[in-house]
Amino acid sequence: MGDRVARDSPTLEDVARAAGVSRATVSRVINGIRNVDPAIQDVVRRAISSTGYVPNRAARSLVTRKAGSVALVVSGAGDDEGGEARGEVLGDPFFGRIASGVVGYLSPRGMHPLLMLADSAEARRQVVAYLRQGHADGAVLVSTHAADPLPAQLVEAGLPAVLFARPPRPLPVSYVDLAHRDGARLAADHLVARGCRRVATITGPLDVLAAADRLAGFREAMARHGHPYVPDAAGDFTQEGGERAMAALLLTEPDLDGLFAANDLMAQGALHVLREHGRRVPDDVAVVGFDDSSAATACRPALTTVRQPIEEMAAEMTRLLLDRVGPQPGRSLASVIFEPTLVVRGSA
Amino acid sequence: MGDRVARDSPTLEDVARAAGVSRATVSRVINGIRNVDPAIQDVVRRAISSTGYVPNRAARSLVTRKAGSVALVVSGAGDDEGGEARGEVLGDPFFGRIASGVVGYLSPRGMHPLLMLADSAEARRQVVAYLRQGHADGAVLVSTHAADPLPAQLVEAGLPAVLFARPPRPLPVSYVDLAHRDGARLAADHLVARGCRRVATITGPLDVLAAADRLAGFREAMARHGHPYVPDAAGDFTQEGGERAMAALLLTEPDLDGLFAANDLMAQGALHVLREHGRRVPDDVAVVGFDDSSAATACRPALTTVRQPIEEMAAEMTRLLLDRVGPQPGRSLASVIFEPTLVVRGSA
DNA sequence: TTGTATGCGTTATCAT
DNA sequence: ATGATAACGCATACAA
Repeated sequence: MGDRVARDSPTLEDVARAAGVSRATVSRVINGIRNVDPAIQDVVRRAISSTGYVPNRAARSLVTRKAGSVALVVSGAGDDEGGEARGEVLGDPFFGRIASGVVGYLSPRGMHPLLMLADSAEARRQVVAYLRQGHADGAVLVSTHAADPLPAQLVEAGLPAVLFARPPRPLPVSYVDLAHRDGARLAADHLVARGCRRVATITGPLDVLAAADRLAGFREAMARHGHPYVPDAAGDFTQEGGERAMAALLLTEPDLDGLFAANDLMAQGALHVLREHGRRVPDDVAVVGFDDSSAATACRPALTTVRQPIEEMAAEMTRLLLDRVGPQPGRSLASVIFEPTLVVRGSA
Repeated sequence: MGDRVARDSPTLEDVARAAGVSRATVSRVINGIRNVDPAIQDVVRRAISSTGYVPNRAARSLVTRKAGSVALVVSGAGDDEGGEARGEVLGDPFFGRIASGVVGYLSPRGMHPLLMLADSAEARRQVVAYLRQGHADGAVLVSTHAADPLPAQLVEAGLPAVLFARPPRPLPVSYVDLAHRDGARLAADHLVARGCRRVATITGPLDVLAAADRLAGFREAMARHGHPYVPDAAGDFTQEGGERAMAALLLTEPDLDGLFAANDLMAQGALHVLREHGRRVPDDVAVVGFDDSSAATACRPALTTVRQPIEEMAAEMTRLLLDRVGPQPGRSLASVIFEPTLVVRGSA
């Protein structure tokens, strides 16, 4: 036993021996438990750095029954497609901002998210199984489509989860969301204040709550401004969808002078079509988008848009999740609604 | 002992009892070890599903000494900045494609990457420590800036890693890369074949190998076509950088009729400036980008560009990594170079 | 082919 | 305040 060969990685035992104390004491120092003699703490700390010790995650979480990490789950489209669609889901500028917010909150706390994509029934099964194996203590979930069964599946499996956006059907989970109606009102107010008289809107897929709320909020605000009728065309939150919708709108409302697109991607598409049709933006038609995504600044003119503070929302999601799975697991649910702001650029 | 209270999660022992066999046998069935009676396999499998058993990751990796997961590390800018810069790193369309490729390879194998951002000296320390704790068996690393110390740090720590792009200084690691010079040649050939006579280029930051190679390759090919002189302006791979470079080029080469931008973002910026200056694309000036990123299709006209198969490259990185850390860990290093292709759209 | 027994590195419960 | 010691759930060497 004495001639122990050099192991790849030092263990608690090694540190204890080097410090001349017991494993238990070293463990206490590492976990910041008080009731430990300051002098001994020092000796232990020195031994730790001299041995180059790092705790073994597996051993630790075997006994604590906690993984000490969380998952970032992106729940994509239906359950039929393959790689192409995946590229689109993660390629969405929206995803980068979510990831950024989550990482931004976790990183200073020495944690890192597990990235999972649930874009098919099979993938969803896998995600649930993976989490149940204890790879992560909970999940931050962002669904890109309505009627995603995953939130309910996670809840049913007893896995702590926090959603981005209120679930279509009530569910005992925490979530963060945006005051979409207020955001749409901001857009309406701005267009009206600018002097627009014939305003139309391009909507998102109306089965998505956010899209429906943005439309409702826009309608409400326009009505208050004395514009009870607001022509609309349905888009699908993509640039191509925005182009199609804009083309349709130009046919039925050739003299429109203001447009509210339910997201920036569609606004960008609309910009292209307007230009092709010889309409100047913002002089002939003022355009307001939604999200303040990277597309907003990539456009010419840059988009005036309703800013959704995605990074902060994602950080808050993470905070809520850690509240549920942390040292003192709270069982409370919470929903936090963020207020949008208007970012004025060149398009309106 | 008989009155064991119902635990939250069934263990191997529970399954063994239900199946009337020993833990070892159940373990064998789960891990697909042969030498197990088919009839018994069946009984065990039934017991597994009836108990709802899922293996405990911590216990398993404690004994196997493998995490069974890998990290996707994005190594961002210097070591000074905070959240803003992080948003930019992960918000880059490039990142989404990398993530997509990694997830695409891992997901069918029941694995999911740990997402880590190393954008400061402190963050890099953390990343290394985290990996050393055994949270992941290795890392797929994409550095966005030259002279990133992380690759060397990982190697030194004995952590298996695969890089995106050849490291500036030789390092015993595997990597995937693109034949940048060939890509630039594709662009040159296309512009010349199109009839361009006065061609300029916007380069990336030349301390980045890829940027230098693209410039060198472009110069070489143009020289072969009888154009020994190619004016250039330095960009920084951002849209704004592209705008500045284009403006500068327009000053010194007002009659240029062809442009090669070292990436799509800069090409997009160039497009805007060209339009502002009344130049029509592609009629007056033909523009070729590089990457085939989402920006390429968002532009009007859409960009003709050199496609970099990022998703496949990322998948290959992951494959190489799994080769090193899998069941039979190979110790071999490898580098795989991908060939770019030209995607012709409206801009040239 | 199957079962028994041991150890992986920690934390936590006891004594002391 | 510190030190023994018992789990935690699994894989595997060895015995049968």
